[in-house]
Amino acid sequence: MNGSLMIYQSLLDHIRRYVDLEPSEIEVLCSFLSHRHVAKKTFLLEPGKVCAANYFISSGCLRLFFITTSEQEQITHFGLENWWIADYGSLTSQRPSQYYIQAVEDTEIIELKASVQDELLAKVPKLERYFRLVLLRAYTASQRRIEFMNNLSGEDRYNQFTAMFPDFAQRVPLYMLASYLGFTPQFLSKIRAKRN
Amino acid sequence: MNGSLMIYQSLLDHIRRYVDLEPSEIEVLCSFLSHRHVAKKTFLLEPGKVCAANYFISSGCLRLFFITTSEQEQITHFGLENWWIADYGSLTSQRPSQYYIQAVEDTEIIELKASVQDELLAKVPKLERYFRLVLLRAYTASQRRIEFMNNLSGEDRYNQFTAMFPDFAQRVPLYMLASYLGFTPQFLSKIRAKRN
DNA sequence: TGAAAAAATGAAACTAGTTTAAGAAATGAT
DNA sequence: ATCATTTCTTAAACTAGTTTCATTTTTTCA
Repeated sequence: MNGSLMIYQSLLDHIRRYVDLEPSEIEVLCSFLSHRHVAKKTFLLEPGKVCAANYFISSGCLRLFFITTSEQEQITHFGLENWWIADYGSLTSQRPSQYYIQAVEDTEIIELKASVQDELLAKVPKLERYFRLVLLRAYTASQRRIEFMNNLSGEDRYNQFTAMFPDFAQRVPLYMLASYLGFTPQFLSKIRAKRN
Repeated sequence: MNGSLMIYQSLLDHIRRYVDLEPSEIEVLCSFLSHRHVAKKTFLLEPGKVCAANYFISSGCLRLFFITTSEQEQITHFGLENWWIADYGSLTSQRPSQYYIQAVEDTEIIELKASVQDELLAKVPKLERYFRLVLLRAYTASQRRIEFMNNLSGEDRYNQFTAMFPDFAQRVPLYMLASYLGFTPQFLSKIRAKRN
């Protein structure tokens, strides 16, 4: 709105795909947001803490993971450009999370703090629709993930995933991909050795 | 609204937990709904067909499942009282589904057809909020399910599930529980034999 | 630039869960 | 009541993926 380089542009563009906001509504919205650079390996959330905000990723990559009973990192979610990421269980209940959210690379985020989200939605009700549609998309993706995990063997998941997202598969360390795909790094090495 | 036994009461009660509707809004809403009795084993959706509606379950139980590459039924979701169920991927895109939705028992549903959902939301914008909150709950549950599946062994999943939902575990055939929990009925029998 | 840390590979022993196949028990329709 | 279908169990052989541990390669950063 003012000349400050529009640090929220990526989010405003994303919202415009779903709802049309008046300039005045955009102004209100921006007054509720804040922008943050998150250096690689920084944690936005750790177990025992309450998830403080819903994070919109302008650029970079975050991961959501927890430690399993067998003490392994289990990645449940990667957050990329134009996705919101949070532990919605903790965010909604304001109870302590079991999860980590960590930057995989240097990442730019726009945050909407839990404490003000309801106030924002009361002031700009059109955003109810926007967030409904965002959640619809997220829920659908989550269902697809459950299907993916149950439908294919580890080897097939790896092959299909790298075929579908070749650039992303390069972007994260292999052990993170293995975790996300639901097997060990050793098994991934085995698969790759077999392919050559 | 009129004296017709309030077939939509369960849904109206559910909505009232999240938003307050005026009598006039309730009237509009009800004009968009329809009620249906679904006999056990009836399919509401089959592969190749487009998911026609979002279904609210007043009573009974539905299951959402697909056939895996190894030709097994894989249940991804059970729908119980006061949950909405649909293949949101197909519902949103109006493209053919890969899924079945089938009644596990005689079930009463209230349906909101895909073709009129947008019109309803335009006329009763408060429902944007209601459906946002419903999706938030569904998405959170879906994330918990992914965590559950990745965190525990098959045996632990069975033990924890039956401890948490003893009545539900009785309500569905064991082979459905096995599928939902991500293993074979034979393995489930093995677990039970071990417990005795 | 070089030392330390992080990430990836390899191989052998192992195990959680599958597969196949057959029979037993329960449920449902007539 | 009875036959047919659906659901559940048992057992043995098998396999996809894990575990453990050692080695190599790559990245980080002072």
